[in-house]
Amino acid sequence: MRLDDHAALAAASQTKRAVICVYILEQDTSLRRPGGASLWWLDKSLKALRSDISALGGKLVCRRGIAKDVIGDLVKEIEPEAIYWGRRYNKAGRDIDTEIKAWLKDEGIQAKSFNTSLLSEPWAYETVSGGYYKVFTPYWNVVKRSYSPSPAHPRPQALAGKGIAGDRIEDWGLHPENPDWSGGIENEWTPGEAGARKRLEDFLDVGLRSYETARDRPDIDDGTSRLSPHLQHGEIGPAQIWRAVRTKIDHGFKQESAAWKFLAEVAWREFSYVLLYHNPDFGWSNYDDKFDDMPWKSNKNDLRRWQNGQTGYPIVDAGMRQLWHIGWMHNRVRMIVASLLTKHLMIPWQDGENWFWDTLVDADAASNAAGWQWTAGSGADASPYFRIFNPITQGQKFDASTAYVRKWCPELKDVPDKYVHAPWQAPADILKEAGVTLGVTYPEPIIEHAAGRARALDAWETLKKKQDAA
DNA sequence: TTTTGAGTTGTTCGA
DNA sequence: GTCGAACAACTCAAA
Repeated sequence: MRLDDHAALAAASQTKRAVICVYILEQDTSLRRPGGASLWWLDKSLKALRSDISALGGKLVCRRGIAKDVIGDLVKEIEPEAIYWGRRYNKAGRDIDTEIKAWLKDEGIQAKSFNTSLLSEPWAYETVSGGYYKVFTPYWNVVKRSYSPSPAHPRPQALAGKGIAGDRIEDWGLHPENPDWSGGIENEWTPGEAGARKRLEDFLDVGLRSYETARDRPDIDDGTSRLSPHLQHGEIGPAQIWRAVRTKIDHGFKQESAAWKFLAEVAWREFSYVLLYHNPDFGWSNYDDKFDDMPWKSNKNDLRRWQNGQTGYPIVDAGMRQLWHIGWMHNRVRMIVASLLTKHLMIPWQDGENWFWDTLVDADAASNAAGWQWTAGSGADASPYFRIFNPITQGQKFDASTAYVRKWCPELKDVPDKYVHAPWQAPADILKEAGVTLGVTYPEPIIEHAAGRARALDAWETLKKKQDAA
């Protein structure tokens, strides 16, 4: 979804032939259907790209269907010399692309795929003993030491395609209707390459210097880059981020460790792709199969309360409502809400992953699954199972100003700071004065923290005993 | 091949 | 209020 630093597009342009840009909305049932929030973003991103391509004299040709059929039609209509595209790394997508590449070659058409979305291919780094990295820190040490981006791929100067038929993006129904729930998302984001570039520039100017500590603070606006949806949709590539940050470091940026910390977070995204690439079922199966026997509870009512931001834990409810309203949740809060779902409520991480998939504008199969598996304890290099977030102290520590909870849980806005992360601990007269009636205007906690923690630890203990015996 | 040290993001308890 | 240790054992990475 960009024209700058796009390996496939730049390579096509360098052939000096007419270059036609095609976007295929795939309908193959082997592919996971993008969630509603992602489709909302895609709609805006496509329109921005369409306009950027028009400005270069070309046309974004949009087609819908089975990719091989669509490409087959285009081959007949256009008789291209070559077809270039950006690579993907999920199993279903790779299988489709492999088949198409083989078919095109049989037809005598050049077919080339390029890395357009990662710093390095997921197979690029091997441990000394062979095999992929399963622990982040040594992986990061290698990336930090050896990765160096190629020079930026030049933006094409002219594009073609004006005469080629294509669908109108408006006819694809990507934007929600009846109801249109996207108002809150619309106000928050600017999809498209220009929006991505501006977000990066603003972050480098303002947020980066305090990133090391502010990144954990959902109550601080722009403590994080908020680049995730732009990255996910390819409006900016990680190599562009890397170059921009490295340039700052090389020019003597004072908060160098903050800059490296930010690049390490970009590398986490890469690491997720390493895990996904080498484990095709990483998105739905426990990486650590010990967890297969966990006595998960599939309580629909608890799941619904969590989804709706009605758990009675203000930091959790604030996060879930932020997600619902703007299609995004702060990273720190993602961990807190995930911990409550998988540990206190013992609901399978896949249920949480599915909800995030549908509601996040940055929903990414690799990062989303890696995050959920990390929290649940089932992932590679995961949080140990006994590490159970305390939603009260996490709120007090990371939403220290209480601004985050007050923003997203307005029914608590008059509760004093001291109690706003645990309103049930407030004396009755204070609650009354704040206009809060627990169980009516705001829920009682869905489960008592200590009891939920003890139950989760006990389930883990029992599971281990059973497996040791077996 | 063997050994050694280490491992994103926490919590609780007791001194 | 502060601080260090325990919480589990295991897998991974590299010397």
